[in-house]
Amino acid sequence: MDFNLARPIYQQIIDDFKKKMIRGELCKGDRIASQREYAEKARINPNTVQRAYREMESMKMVETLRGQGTYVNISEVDLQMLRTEMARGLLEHFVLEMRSLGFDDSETIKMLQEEQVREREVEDCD
Amino acid sequence: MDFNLARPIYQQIIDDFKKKMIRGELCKGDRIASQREYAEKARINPNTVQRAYREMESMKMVETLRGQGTYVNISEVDLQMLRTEMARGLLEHFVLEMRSLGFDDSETIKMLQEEQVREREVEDCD
Amino acid sequence: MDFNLARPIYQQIIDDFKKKMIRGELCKGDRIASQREYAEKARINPNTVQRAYREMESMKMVETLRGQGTYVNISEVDLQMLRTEMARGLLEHFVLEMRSLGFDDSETIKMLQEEQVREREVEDCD
Amino acid sequence: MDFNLARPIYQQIIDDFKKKMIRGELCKGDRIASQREYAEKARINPNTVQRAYREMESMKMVETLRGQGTYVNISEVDLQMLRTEMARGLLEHFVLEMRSLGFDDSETIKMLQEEQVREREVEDCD
DNA sequence: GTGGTCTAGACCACC
DNA sequence: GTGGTCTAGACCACC
Repeated sequence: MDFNLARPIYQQIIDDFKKKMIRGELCKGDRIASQREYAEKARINPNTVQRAYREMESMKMVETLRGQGTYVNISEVDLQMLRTEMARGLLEHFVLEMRSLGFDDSETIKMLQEEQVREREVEDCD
Repeated sequence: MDFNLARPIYQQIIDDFKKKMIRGELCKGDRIASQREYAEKARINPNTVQRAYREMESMKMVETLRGQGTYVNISEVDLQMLRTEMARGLLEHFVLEMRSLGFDDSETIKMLQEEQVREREVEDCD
Repeated sequence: MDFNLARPIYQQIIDDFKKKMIRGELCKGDRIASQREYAEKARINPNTVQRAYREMESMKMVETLRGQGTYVNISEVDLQMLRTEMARGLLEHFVLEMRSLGFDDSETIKMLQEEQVREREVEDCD
Repeated sequence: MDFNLARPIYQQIIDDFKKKMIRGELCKGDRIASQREYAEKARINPNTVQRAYREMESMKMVETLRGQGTYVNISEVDLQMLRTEMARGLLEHFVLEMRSLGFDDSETIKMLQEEQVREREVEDCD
């Protein structure tokens, strides 16, 4: 993983886990890396990882069992909320960026439809 | 400016100028910051800035006059190409991310339309 | 190789490769020296070699495969353009130098013909 | 002046004076820079300049008057010989380079004639 | 002041 | 091993 300097690293760690949960790469009950493992792999300070894990715990995304490890523990409802929240972020960013390039909203819609077709064709080739 | 660790800094500098040119914040003939000025402001090494400026020169985005400075020098045609190219990047990223969150293409279109309305209301408030 | 102080070293490196390609000493697909090898042999800084290689990449003279090396990758058309461009440089330099020595153009032609004969005889001796 | 690393600097100094004499930029009786002046301007070791001047003296290109300076002192005959010698160098280099680019001698002649015409047109524009 | 070249050396990613 | 990025700093040429 690479970290963006613009946002606190612990938040980026949380985002990373959110994405993995939403995509189904991490499911309820899965054990995630220990704080020490994560810190070593990502070459960041263990304290930073600890803060991320603690916040995820308080957000009910994970559950930490003393001496055993940290496990995904998110409810189906919260997962759906996460998904919606991340989509909103994407949508907002996309709308504002396209406008700042000078495309009006209906143009953007049309271009999006074309892109979706294009990406489907790319997939079909694989 | 903050720089993302995931992409080379010199490319992020170039992207920054591309955006400013597309948005009309920088026009043909405008003088941009000297390499040293930019480097000091952004707290990066002058060599990194120079690499960005040099690549922009070879892309015909700017013209560099030794001992004088660096000036925006992009043709209207190239500006349009830049705009299209940046839009394609945004579109592709957006389509793939929404799919990875599990939204199908028609859902995405609908959500986009709703977001555009929402963003318009935000604007109206300002 | 020895480098001339009058021209940047990285340009002289590029010129050297241009000549080798035109003369057929380097063909499409050939691997050229790694940046470190070249730098050690020529006793120059690897960064200087890299700049030359990078520019050759952007001129489509070579293709660079990260972790593998750099390979000649020039089209037949571009090779012909290179050849013409280098010939023009030689011709221009030669014409201007002869004039600055006070030879008029027809004298120069006559002397050239004589020189060609002389060089042919030298060759025949070898 | 810039010096080429491939040849001894003192020889390059001599070549420089030869050219200036042939072109008439330096005439019999003209005073040339003192050794110290030359060394400072060119940022080279005074000993190197001294060697060049000594050799020019022995070639009868200049005359040194103790306590007064060094003066051009070349005979008309020697000037002509110099001129011929430099032309031969140019011719040889040109013939060999064009051949190494794969042009045969008659092609070279034709291209030279075209270049002479082109350079005349450039001159006329000025 | 401006940009241009080069070195030395660190650290990274890919193979 | 390969190439890629970045810093620090020297020195140059042009204005």
